[in-house]
Amino acid sequence: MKEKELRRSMSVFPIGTVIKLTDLSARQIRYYEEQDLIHPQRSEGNRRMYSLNDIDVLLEIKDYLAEGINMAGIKRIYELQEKEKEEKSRQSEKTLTDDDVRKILYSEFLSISGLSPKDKNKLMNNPFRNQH
DNA sequence: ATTCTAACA
DNA sequence: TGTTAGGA
Repeated sequence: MKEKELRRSMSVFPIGTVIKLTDLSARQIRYYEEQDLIHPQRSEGNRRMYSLNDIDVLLEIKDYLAEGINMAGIKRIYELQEKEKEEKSRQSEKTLTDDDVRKILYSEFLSISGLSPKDKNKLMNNPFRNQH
């Protein structure tokens, strides 16, 4: 399910297409970029190229606007989301760290027991059985 | 034909 | 936010 995110983040739409898809004006779309709500890439000719993710955000902004939320409020919403992502990123790192610790303990266990990885199934009480 | 930046009768 | 000028 990683391929999907990659496609959604590919910048392939010129602003004209985004205008038709979102019904927002070019002025508005560029302004929201200025507010760091979207980050379209630039083509060779300095033209903005938008991704599906950018379009999703623009549509969300359009909804917030319809609900009477101003730019300051919308910016806060996305600032909070970024802070939440940062925390999840840290948790992800800690999970990977725990996994690394397990691998280290495993290799140390093999080293101390004097066995090669191929001999692991010969052990009756190997705490690392079925984990690799 | 489209999009870009900058500026404002 | 709209609109327009002048360039790419």
